[in-house]
Amino acid sequence: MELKKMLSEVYGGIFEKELIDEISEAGQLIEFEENDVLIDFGRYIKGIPLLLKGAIKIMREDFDEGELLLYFLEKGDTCAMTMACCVDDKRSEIRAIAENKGSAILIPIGKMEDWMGKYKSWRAFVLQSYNSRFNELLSTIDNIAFKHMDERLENYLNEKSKINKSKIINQTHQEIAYELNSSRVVISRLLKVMENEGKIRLNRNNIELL
DNA sequence: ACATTAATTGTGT
DNA sequence: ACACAATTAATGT
Repeated sequence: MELKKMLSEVYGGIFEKELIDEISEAGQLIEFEENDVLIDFGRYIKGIPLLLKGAIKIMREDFDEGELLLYFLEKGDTCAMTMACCVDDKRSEIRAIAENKGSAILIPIGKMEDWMGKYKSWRAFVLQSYNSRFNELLSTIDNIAFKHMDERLENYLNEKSKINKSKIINQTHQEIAYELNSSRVVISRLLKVMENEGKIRLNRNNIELL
């Protein structure tokens, strides 16, 4: 079966075979396109997604209608927020948007608890996942609290390029400003400075890292 | 091909 | 932050 093969490729090293079997049995494959909204604020969670392909960005809504990018998820990751939510049957505190097209497998909530007791590797995966999300969060908090916009912007560009495996970023200044919860003018100015420093090249609708 | 508009980016206060 | 200028892309005629 195609699904099991994909699962093995990404998670084969970490889950035992029986668990992979169970996942491919119970899980539901979902495909998504760039900019699809996978999870939105206030929605109940249907299941836990295991990312197979592509990347997802996790956003947080601010008090006054701003948005802020928290972190990216890549293949092999899962959303810790989701897990916390469905244990408690609470609504989502975050919004997940597909960064590029890809696929994930959706695990029903009930299974997740079953496997916690049944499979050591699953338990470890969940804990480890929590841990790495937590660390990611810490570092973005550092960024916001202690670093200035120019550094945040640079981090953002680097992450973007890593995740899309491309030196070229197709986004307007406006969109970038939105994700960093800043204003377009500020981003434009900082980008201009970076261009003068020879770090990037500015074109219309795309930025090239050098 | 040309004019008009909208969207994106640049700059000064 | 705001206002406006300059540049480029999109659309209609």
